Amino acid sequence: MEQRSGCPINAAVELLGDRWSVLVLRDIIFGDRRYFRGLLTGSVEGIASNILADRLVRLVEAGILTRGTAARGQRALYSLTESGIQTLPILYALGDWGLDWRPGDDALRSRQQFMRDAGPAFLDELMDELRVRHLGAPPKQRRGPGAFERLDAAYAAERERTACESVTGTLAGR
Amino acid sequence: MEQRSGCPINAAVELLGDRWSVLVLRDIIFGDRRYFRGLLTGSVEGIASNILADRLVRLVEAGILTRGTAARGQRALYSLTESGIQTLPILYALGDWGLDWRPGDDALRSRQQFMRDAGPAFLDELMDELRVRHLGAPPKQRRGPGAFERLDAAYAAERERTACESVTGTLAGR
DNA sequence: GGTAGCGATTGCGTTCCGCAACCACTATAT
DNA sequence: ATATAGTGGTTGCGGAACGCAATCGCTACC
Repeated sequence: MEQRSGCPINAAVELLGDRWSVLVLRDIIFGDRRYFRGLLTGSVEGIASNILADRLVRLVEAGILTRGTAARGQRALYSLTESGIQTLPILYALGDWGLDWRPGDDALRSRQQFMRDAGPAFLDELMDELRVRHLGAPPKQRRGPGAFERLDAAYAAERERTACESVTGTLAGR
Repeated sequence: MEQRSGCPINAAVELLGDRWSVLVLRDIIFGDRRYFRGLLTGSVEGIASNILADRLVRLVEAGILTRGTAARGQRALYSLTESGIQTLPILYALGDWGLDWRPGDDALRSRQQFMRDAGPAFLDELMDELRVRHLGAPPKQRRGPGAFERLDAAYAAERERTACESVTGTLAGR
């Protein structure tokens, strides 16, 4: 990749400035999808397989991901590097903006809302857990459920709630 | 623009996920370039005029910018809306990541370094000044130079320093 | 030896990018 | 009046990237 300028913002845009790279990272980080198939079939936006393959190669080349050694026909585990883990604030900033200024699905928005309410320290907590998952760091001692556990619980609860509402709405609409 | 999903991150990516939109915002915000010509000729990365025109239209349509009423042949002033001002944390997050994980020019990196050192409250200060510049908000009373003034001074000082070094380096290299 | 799952790859049409030239208009100077 | 510089774009075109569907070569399982 030829660099267009030495600006740090441009440097990030050159790598992540397309319609899919960030979404792939999102699914790896928040969805814990670490295999090609999971990323492909679990994609809400419906990424094509060649695009996914291309982005994974580029992210590995950029040092954001590592690919577990796997021969053809075997599952290859993708892991975040430290630089990949530190893209989390970028994802957060994008989602935070989208939450305020773009329409969207309530259930999906609840995850972003939960992070916002939890405050900036929560991001560090998430990144610590990613280091455990992806880099084999020793888990930190804590009481209660982990950060991702709480985040997923909030998302599941909201999905439950909206599902109920959709039913009652259907009933009321009769 | 058709929405691929209701995810807030995706919503932001749909608008800003290309190779130029973020850089245009960067030049408007940090470079205070508010006219077509300034954005075109001042672009470090060398944006083409048709791409710039297209991105300005899209950003205006998305409600991130407003275009001052100007007939053909007259200067049209572009202003940030509140939603445009609030993209600043996204730019910051991108630059912060680029500063750590990508090579770059020292002078351009110094601006990002300054913001990082100044802490998160500095971002709010910058956004307040943008509201004065772009939305006509009343300037806040403060002592000393403004946030952008300090930021530009840091950038100028670093450019001066590296220019000196380049001269001494040239002399030493003879 | 058939089936399912794995990570891709190929072909092909569409869209986007990037470059250069050009346009219509205004303002200013001569 | 005419020339010149400056304004925000527009057009044409070749090449690159994107996006979709189908397919591939491989492994594991039974």
